[in-house]
Amino acid sequence: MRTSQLLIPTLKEAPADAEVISHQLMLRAGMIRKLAAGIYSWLPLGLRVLRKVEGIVREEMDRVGAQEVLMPAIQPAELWQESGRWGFYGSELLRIKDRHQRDFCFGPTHEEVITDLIRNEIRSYKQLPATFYQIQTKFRDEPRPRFGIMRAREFLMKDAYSFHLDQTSLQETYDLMHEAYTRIFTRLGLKFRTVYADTGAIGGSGSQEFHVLADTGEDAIAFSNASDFAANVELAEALVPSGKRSAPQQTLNTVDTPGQHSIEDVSRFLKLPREQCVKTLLVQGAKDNIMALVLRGDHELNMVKAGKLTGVASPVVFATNEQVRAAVGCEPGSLGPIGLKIDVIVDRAAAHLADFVCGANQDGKHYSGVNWGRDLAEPLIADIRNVVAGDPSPDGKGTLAIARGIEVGHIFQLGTKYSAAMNASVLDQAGQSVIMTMGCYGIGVSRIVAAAIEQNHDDRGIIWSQAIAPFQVALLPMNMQKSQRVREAAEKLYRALQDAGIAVLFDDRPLRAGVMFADMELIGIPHRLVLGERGLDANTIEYKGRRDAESQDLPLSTIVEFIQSQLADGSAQK
RNA sequence: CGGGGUGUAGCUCAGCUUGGUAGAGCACUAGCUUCGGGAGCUAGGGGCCAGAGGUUCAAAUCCUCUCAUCCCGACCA
Repeated sequence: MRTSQLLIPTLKEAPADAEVISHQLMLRAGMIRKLAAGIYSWLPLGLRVLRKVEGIVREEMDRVGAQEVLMPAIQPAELWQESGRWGFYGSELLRIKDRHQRDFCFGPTHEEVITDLIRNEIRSYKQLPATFYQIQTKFRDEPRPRFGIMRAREFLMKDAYSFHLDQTSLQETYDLMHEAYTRIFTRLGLKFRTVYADTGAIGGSGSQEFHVLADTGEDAIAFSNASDFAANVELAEALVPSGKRSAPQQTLNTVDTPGQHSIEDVSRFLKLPREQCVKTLLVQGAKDNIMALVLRGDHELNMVKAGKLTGVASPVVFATNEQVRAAVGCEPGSLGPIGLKIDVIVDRAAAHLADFVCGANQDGKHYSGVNWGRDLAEPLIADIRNVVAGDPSPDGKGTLAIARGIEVGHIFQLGTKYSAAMNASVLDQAGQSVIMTMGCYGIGVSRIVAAAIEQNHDDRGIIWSQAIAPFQVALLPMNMQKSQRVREAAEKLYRALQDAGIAVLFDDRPLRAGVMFADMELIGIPHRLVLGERGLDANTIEYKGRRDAESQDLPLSTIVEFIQSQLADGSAQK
């Protein structure tokens, strides 16, 4: 491809509303343009990358025997009412009406459609297991689209659905998909981790997420330094502290803490470490009541864990200041578990404390030297906090570290959630009707493009891995407009590279060298060839890999072979 | 949804406090010079100052409302 025939509207400066590096670089490299919040056009260069990602995903899906289909983006409300999600999914579901005022939605996911399709087409256990996938545009009316393509409302997703007679069969396909996903992200040249995850709105039982590791990731992942264990922080279990709780040493005291509200304030005021304080959070109970959750001062409430407790409203909703005053009689900054008339649930770590500090349920007062079982009853204990770095790994091996990740894939064992609601069944060997068991498997295809950039860039621009680069080689002729020799040599080399099947971008624009260099580095082409008078005199050409510090002069006669060997090298990051 | 910010040329931004002919750099067009790291000079083109009301002789500027958009929190590929 010639740059003169390709729209590459590069920018020197990033638009002010682009915050993260991948968003900035995709705009600057001329890959995408925004149409509305969370809705983007893909320009030629961006689309080439997107298609590369798609291609790898498609190959690996086909390889594990999944069959490609394409389902409608627009779906009738009836299916969603049947599954129960028309009401449940909320405003993230973009609802539309047709000319007859019938309700439709723009599909955010396709469990309903595929289940409807399969219940009509598959009748016998002999046709199972079967897996179907599509690569298709989804729309989720995100409460807060951000970071460009990373969290868009309209985005490209690969979604696959598998159907089984029983759980054993589902597990086999699930494992196969796990392997396929691992191959996909490996081939894409990404550093990633598989983590255990919450199932969220999709529902079902087991589920794992695939995260690309990047500091700008929106998710926190906990993983062991001594085993394969990795889990979303939402889900990672905080173990019961080892050893016995210390015996009380201090007596219960009331201390004046005027104006000290946060744990930060109180620990500084009393010159005590934060982990010697507890914080008490009031939340809505399951039935129109208020409950208290107690955590160690240095720990954070895990909303997912708390929401799963019986008695606590799900999702977790904090009590308002008015409700706190009504229930306890003081401001939220002075709450404590002693003497509360409401149900109290205490985190494992907080329950392990002795001689701790807590609010006295009076403004400006705290208790010190507090001990469970002496100053107040032994508590009801649960795991309700986020794990932190240094916690023991839940699998008993090593300690946890926390990293940030971008979720690019998610696999679920759905069980019969949709098939039962929509009565999708087959006849088994005995002629009995059996509800099919299902799995579903998603990959954020467009998000991968952004994630790859987050993980691979420098101050000059994007650094594509060979697997998804829009072009493998950039061919830059120096001063071609003036030099007949350079022009002829460049045209000849361009043809030779093309004949060798190499995706080459020939910069034939009448531009100064600096502009070409800057553009090609910005758009991240892995290999660069510079052809000039100087080199022609010596029969050499300059080569530089995108990550190389220095360029090298190579014999012109063998350059095609050299590039081929670089591409075959497999170290995709060259 | 709650909280905060921003809307002026394709992009980055000045101008607004103190109303009085709409600006700069980059990008774009033409010419000359330059030509291996985002060139220089000259001459151009391009704006309903987000929109709608108001105040005023006069509004980008002051007031009100609306819309868009971004950031921080509860959700997700």
